[in-house]
Amino acid sequence: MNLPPLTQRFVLHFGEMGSRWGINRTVGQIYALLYVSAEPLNADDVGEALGFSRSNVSMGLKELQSWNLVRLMHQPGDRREYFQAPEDVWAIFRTLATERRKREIDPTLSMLRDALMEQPAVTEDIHAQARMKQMHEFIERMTQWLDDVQKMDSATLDALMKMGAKVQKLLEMTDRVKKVVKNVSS
Amino acid sequence: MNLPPLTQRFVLHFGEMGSRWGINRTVGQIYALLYVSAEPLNADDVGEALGFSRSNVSMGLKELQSWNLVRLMHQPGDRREYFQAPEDVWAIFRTLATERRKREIDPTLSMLRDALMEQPAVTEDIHAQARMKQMHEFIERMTQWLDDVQKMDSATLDALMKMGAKVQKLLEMTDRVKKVVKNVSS
DNA sequence: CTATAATTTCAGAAAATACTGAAAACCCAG
DNA sequence: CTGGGTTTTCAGTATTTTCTGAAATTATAG
Repeated sequence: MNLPPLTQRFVLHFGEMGSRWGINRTVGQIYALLYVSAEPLNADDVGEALGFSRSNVSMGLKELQSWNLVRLMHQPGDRREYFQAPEDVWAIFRTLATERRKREIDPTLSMLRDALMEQPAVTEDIHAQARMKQMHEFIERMTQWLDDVQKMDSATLDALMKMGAKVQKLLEMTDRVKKVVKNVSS
Repeated sequence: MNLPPLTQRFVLHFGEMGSRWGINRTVGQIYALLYVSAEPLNADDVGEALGFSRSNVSMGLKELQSWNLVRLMHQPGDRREYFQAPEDVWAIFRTLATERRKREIDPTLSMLRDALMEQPAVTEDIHAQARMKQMHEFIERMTQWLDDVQKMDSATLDALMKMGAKVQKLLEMTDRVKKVVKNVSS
């Protein structure tokens, strides 16, 4: 690996963190490299920059594509495939949220739904099912909210973020507002 | 493993999902079992119920404790340690958010902070640093927001969730509200 | 169609992770 | 203290995951 110092630190860090994020070192490093690169890179570029075998790079890129985290493109007059990571961090976040949900939440939701349809036969299962119901309701609410949020545009989300805790006060205000709004024909 | 049917399904599912969630099968199953159990369980109960060696259970429980996902307690007149999973799903979510952030986000934040203090030496690193800045700002904003949200109580959070997309309309209203509120000495 | 460039697949090697049993350490009642 | 019940540690083994090189497949320029 022969990268400029800042890039190298970033790439190595993503490699290390990969395991905690549920991806492997290779995939983490490849993504990091694409993220900081000014230009799209082809598989050979990546392999050479990171010291991975060509086949390993191929698999890593395939996984990143399955996560929708990289875009595939072509340079005129060059048969090789070039990859780049989208720039907009909000968009990246949305993608991650969508994909992680698909892989880490939805299967559980569906298992819970099934389990809640059953008639528990023994005492332990009655309690277990009640617990599953609590979990199911929580996840449903959470994902429904995420759906709503995903539909907002980046500007609105930015505004929401910036408000942070103030939203609470806004909420407390809501009741008053409703009454008030009536009185001022807007 | 000899568990009632619903419990078993839940436990096996959490075992399978474990790998996607960054924990191993054992830990996933142990947590699932504790989550659905009406009574606290000791390590032998767990090992017998799931068919794991005593030492494996010990390690799994230790990991769950390090995640703050289980509570340790004692039964009067019994020297063994009993474990249970907290019931409140919101509390569980908060714990998960806190711990995952500590492990998956904070190290990255600190690496980015360091990298942003450096003076890039080559062209590639200038661009790389700019990209890191974008990522850093995004994560900072995100975590700051999470901090704010974590401070709210469950009721407020519930309200926020239920509102979902309507928050956007509320935001659009805000400007008008500010003017209005002045006019009605509340 | 052919030749060659580019990518993917896949079997097996290498590395990392999970799991076990045995031994050590810990803890508390007597 | 001491002894037995309980938990933890750890070295070795089993399992899973990652990674590679070679071969197969795919794509395209000529």
